[in-house]
Amino acid sequence: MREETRSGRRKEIEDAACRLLETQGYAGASMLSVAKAVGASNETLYRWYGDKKGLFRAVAEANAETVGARLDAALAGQGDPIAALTEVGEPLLKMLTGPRAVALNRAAAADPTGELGKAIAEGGREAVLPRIVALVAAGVGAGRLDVSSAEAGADLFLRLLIGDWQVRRVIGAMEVPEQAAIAARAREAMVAFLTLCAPANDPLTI
Amino acid sequence: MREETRSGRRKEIEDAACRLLETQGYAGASMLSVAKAVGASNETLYRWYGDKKGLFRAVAEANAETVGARLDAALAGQGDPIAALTEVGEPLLKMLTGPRAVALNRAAAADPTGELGKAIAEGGREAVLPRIVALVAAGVGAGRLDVSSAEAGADLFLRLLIGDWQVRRVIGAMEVPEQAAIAARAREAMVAFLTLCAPANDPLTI
DNA sequence: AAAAATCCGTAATTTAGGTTACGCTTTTCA
DNA sequence: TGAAAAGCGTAACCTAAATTACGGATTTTT
Repeated sequence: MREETRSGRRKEIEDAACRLLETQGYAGASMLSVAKAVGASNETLYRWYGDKKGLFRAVAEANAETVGARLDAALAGQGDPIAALTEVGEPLLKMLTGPRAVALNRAAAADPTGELGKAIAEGGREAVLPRIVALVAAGVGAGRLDVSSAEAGADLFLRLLIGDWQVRRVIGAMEVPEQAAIAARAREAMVAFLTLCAPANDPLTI
Repeated sequence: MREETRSGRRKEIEDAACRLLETQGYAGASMLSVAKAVGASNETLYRWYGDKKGLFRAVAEANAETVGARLDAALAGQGDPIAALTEVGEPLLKMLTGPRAVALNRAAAADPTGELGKAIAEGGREAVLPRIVALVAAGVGAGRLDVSSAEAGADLFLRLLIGDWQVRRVIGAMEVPEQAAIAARAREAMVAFLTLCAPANDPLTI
């Protein structure tokens, strides 16, 4: 199989695996069900991915690239860091509480070895945080934000934005939030963030 | 078996189940391993709890009572709501990121029916939030806090305190935080909370 | 005290899925 | 073009655990 055919085939397989993960959970997404979903054989899946965990690690890694790309798209054309932060909250929150992210996090929670957790963390916090840190740093550089470090500022932004929505989604204690709720949360988080971090405030050690 | 003997026996079983949950995860905590751990038989466990999920639902419910009791103990003797809020952050964060809470949340994440999630939510947010809401309401009543609602204020407090620590613990992307880190986080969250919610500030719609 | 109910220890039943194997077909490579 | 490699469809192998069953022992009830 040529590399580009194989690459497309791999994407088909990984997409099917992800869909099954969302609908059946990790335990229910058997290798055989993935194989049948794309007209592949078990042997091919094992040859290409090694084992079940290998397949879902690949799914997580592909997702990490997608998250990064989507964030970059949301930030494209935003020269002003504060405007960019204001803009990015809603799509970010929507991604993190959406079915795919939740399914991946549930798989990580169900994996006692911790391997999936590491792969999934790359598509979660590790894909998100550096971009937010960069925006906060740019805001500091422009005199628009006053924080003890860009990292601490970014962390605060994410806490205000996400809170416990993600964990409640993962444990099944919360349904998919509506778009209006996501938008309201993003707005409110940004207001709180600026109240805490804009220079006009008392110097607050954040 | 008399009721008090049975009640004690049940506690033994549930404690053993919880320990196995912490060390082996939900999939690894088989009914047979629980039975062996307390010298009971499978038949007794099935008779008393119906099925595996029933056993772990009972574990979650027992834990819910424990969380509430521990919070009340941490709040005992605190007449001043702001002092109480200041005092409760650290023990709360320690509980929520500790091995038991994490193990229970992981079990919930692994359960596709959502039943464990519901039971566990009772010991999590649903045990915690009303107590924080009451404290915030008392702070408002004493003119010490200015928020749009006690619920919104309590929610903000928890976001600042917990952030994504819980979900990162659940997916295996974070180790148990050290006591010093927990204490620092609780302090910083309280400072941010008061900055946002103390009446001296601009009226902020939180 | 005797009967009934329950518990223990063990094994049997059932099911499911991870993984490997195999014959045939298709694709790739020399 | 022919040989080798890889992929498909299917089945076999293996393991583990959820659940039920059973005989004997213990506890509870009458």
